[in-house]
Amino acid sequence: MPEEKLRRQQSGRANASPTLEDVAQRAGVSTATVSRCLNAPERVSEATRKQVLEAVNLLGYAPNFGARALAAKRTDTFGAIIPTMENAIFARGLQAFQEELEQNGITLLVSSSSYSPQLEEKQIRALIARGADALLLIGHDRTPQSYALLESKGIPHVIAWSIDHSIPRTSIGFDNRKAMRMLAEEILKLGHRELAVISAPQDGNDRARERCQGVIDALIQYDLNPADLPIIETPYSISNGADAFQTLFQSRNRPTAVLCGNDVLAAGALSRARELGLRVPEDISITGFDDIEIAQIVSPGLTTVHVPHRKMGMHAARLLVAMRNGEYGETPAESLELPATITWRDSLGPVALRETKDLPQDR
Amino acid sequence: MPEEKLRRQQSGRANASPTLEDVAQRAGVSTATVSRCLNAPERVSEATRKQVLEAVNLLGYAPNFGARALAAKRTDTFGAIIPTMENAIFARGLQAFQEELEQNGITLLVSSSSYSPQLEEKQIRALIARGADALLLIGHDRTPQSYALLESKGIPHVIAWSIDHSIPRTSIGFDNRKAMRMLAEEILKLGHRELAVISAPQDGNDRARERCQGVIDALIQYDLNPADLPIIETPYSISNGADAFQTLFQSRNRPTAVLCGNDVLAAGALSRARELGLRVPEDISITGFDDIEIAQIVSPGLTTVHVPHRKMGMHAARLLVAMRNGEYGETPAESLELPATITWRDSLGPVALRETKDLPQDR
DNA sequence: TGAAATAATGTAAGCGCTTACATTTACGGC
DNA sequence: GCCGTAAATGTAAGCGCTTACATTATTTCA
Repeated sequence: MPEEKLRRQQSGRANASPTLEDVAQRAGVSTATVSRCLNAPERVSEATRKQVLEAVNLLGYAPNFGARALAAKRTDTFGAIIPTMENAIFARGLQAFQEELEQNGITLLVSSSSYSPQLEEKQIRALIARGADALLLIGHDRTPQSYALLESKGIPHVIAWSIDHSIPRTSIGFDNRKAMRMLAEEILKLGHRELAVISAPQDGNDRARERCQGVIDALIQYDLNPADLPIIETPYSISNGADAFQTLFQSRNRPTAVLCGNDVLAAGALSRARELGLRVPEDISITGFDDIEIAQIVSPGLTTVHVPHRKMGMHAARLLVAMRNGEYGETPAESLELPATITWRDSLGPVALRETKDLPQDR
Repeated sequence: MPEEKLRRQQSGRANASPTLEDVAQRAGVSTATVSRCLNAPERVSEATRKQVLEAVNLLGYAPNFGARALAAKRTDTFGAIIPTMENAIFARGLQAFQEELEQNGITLLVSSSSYSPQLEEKQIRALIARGADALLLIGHDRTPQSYALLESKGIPHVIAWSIDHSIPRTSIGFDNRKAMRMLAEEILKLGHRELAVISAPQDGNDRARERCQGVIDALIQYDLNPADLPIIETPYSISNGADAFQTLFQSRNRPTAVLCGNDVLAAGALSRARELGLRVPEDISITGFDDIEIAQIVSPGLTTVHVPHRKMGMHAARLLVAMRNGEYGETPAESLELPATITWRDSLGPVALRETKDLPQDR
């Protein structure tokens, strides 16, 4: 036994964590036996196991994760990098993801990138360094280095909240563009012709981009000019949604329907609309995207695109576990598209036959 | 050089991560130099440093965290265990916490305990095993084993979102009881005498318990019988808040004011009230707690207790960093109490002079 | 110019664990 | 009782990194 270690044990520093060796000594067995006892109990006799467990409890032993990972070359840890924890967009999906992982004895490490590809790259690096066996990522926009990193380390990963069949990369989610187009068509069907959108910054956010593209698709289908579509980009937050709404409302071409890139923005828009004395949907229609909890508590309830959060999370977890276990060999697993549907509430109505001057003016 | 390693390098498995040694070899220096280059650049000459960095980039080297932690005995990683990520209660505080840590080059690991002390104990163990240098915990209720663990490993930790001067343990937060009492007094001052509360389950949640106690305190001050106070316990969620509200509303002693244990519950109560055809606050008053974003977007806006989320997070981080750096020696750092205030919006009003039969009945 | 001081680098011993392989023990069957 | 087999346990070699200590190169100054 090394001297330093010996000294430590003699002086009995209570503070330092006991090691496998301490346990072994206490139980009167070798470290190998203790290790087996913890990782493959069936390979150890009843009697010894009892002894070892006793020693473990007595000493309050907890294995050192780093050492274990180092030796075993696998951590049973997955990582997830989401753009933000601030609002609930990803919370439910992540929860499902984590529950499914837990079933498989896997721990989840979460970090958030604040919608910045650079930051995300850093996080990927950090998670890999920490030994993440596999990664959950949101959307397709990231630095080439990020992909290179993933590739070169051979880290299984799936991309959620977005899907792109043209890319040979397993993703699991829904078609943002199609979903938003569907909603936009409903709006057009209700007679609206003056649309506007409040979106998250499109740069580095393929979901936002796709959603905008979706309304453009619908516009084109109705022979309207996409160039006329006002799009305000602003980070997801209630107050930003409110401000953007006001800008739109005060502009020359006041829209009759405002499509928001997500429910948080829409909630902001809605409350500002109310503050401005507007009735929704009689005076103006507002829609969201995501169908998170706040969509149903604002009033009027938000008509929005329902995203299969939990399903995405669960499937992503299963896929990732399978990939980690090598069930797909070298070929990437197939992507999985889940349907997004419209949840009808009350914030969207038919366009009003009205004189613009009936509306409250703000000058 | 060990054989296995040699073989690997010869066969050139591109997949495995390059190690310090690979970099060293490539740069033609020793591993020690590479290590220093990364951890204490000033101790290496300009020229070598350049060479090494080049090799690092070329190889896409990223240090193995576990190995580093094992050798250096510190991880620059803090952990935080919050009860839930599902709603936004802890999001803002956590964000501030994390921002402050980042300033100090510390990475944050987050996990959630679902309000279960048992689960929390597991998480503490996991975080410690992962080498967390320090921990942020919420509230005082946890298993004795959890505390024992923290104690025996000598892990610096602070408790946030709650404060208890009677316990020799550093906490940083506000006085839940006092805050709720303050709110309840305002309600009583407005003439309400029939109060009710919708709380989170009090077991294992000292914040919930303290808040309930706070309204009891106020009741006593007004010579009212606390035994008459209906308290419904239900997990934080909008729909639970709604259901609880309905139960209360349908009970014999219909309250004139409902105090909710947090804003999420209150938002649910509010929306159900509206569904039941009640006007808030004319027919019934509803209050929240936390002052998270949804408090201002529901209508009417929620009168609620404003909790200094960001301040708590930031101070907790600073304190923890100081503790980790040994600035407090053996004595625990002092607790810090921050003030909680009332944010007045529109969901609380004076008690109505009214006949009960004027209200919509639900039978 | 040379010795002492200083800066730069190298050597190698661990950190706490897992696991291939070696060794010991237990158990039947004849 | 002896031997073969299987089960239980032990031995020890790393995993990739940091760092105390040793060594070598460079600088400084009398």
